[in-house]
Amino acid sequence: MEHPFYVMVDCNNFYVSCERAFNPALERRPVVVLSNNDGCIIARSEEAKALGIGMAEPAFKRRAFFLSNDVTVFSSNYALYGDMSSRVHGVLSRFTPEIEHYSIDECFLLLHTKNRKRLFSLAHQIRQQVRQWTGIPVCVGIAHTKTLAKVANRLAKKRPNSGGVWILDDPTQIEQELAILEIEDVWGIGRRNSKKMHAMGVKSALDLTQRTHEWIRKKLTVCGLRTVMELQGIPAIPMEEEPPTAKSITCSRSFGVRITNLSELQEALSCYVQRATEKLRSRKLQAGAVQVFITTARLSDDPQYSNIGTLPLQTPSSYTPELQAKAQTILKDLFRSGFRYQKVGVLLLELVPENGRQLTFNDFLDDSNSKQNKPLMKALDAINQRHGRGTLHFASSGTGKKRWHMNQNKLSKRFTTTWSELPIAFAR
DNA sequence: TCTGGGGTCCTAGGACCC
DNA sequence: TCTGGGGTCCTAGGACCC
Repeated sequence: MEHPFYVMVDCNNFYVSCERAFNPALERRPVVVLSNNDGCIIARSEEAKALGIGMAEPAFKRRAFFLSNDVTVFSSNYALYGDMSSRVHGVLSRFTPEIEHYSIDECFLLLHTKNRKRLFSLAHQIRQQVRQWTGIPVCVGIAHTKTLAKVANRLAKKRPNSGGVWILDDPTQIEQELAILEIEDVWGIGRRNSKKMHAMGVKSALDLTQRTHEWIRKKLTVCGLRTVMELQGIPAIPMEEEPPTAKSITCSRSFGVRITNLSELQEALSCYVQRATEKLRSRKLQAGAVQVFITTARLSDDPQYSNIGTLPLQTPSSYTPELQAKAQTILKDLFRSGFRYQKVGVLLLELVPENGRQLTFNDFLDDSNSKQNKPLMKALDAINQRHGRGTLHFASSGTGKKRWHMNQNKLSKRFTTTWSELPIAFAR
């Protein structure tokens, strides 16, 4: 029986392409997008790459370079990128119902055609339609496993003669390509394991496939074994069409400046708990436990301290004040004076669906889940959704100037998610 | 001065029980 | 006082991804 084809569709320089879609003057010019807090470089146009700007470089080291080379710089605008991502997904869904929204800029599709010519033509249609309907350029890589499809996508991007599409299904060609693929460029083999492999003489993807499964299993665990099987053409990583329900929700930010006093940490944490609980409710979930962490700046010469604490809830809840109280209790316990803190964060754990959860005896003792909390949170979320995040917030997140607030000095407009700014061409 | 944020999964080791 | 092995559950830490 024929194996189906895994099709990896990857948006080119996605964040840069999103910015360009609404500002065509940026075409053919060096453009970069910075991480949250304007910390480091996380997306580069081809022109920026050609100037030698590296991935994940700290932005501050390049400030002068940006100016002298006329590089356009953006703070990351996730409201825009997230919305563009779902538009791309929408276009791709028209080609097959078997689609996995793998990451903000990548989708896997499963196609069952055996006709190679037809496959090629479909791949080109995909590119053309996504470009035309969203403004985003993509490359398409096709193979019999997800991991090989990622390799194929890489070739579609790198080989000048690819036309943005690469099918990697011929065993001889697969072997040739794996022989020149550095092990650190294999999907699933990260920095640490690459180093480990190099030390043991495994340098290329092909080297890896020539070790026994037992050896791989022992050195790289079952995850590494799945990767190796996939490189050998045996599907081991299935499609996930339904996004699995979240197991945790995090909100954390690095501060704009270092923070030393508890009260400002409390404000920041309060803000993050509000965001995290909003996310929780929007996904119709409740949390069974709250975790808080704080940390000083890892890369500075300051005295270092970081710590983490967890508190369970009596019964799962999505009621902000209740989770807030737990989080603040943990923070007070973790806080030590005399340190310059860089970051605080909250994790909501043990998530369960808000409906369909078995009621327990505790539910009848616990008034935080009582009927009047739900409408309150619902009203809060509705107002913030309609009038913008943070319109209504808790006093505990502070009313004065927020020194801890992250830097975002180069933010573009939220073109697609603020109705007044929605360009006609993209209205549906 | 300034180096992201949000996720998932696996494993080893300790606690505990029988 | 001496003495065993196996199972489960939990957690911290490490690895990966984009």
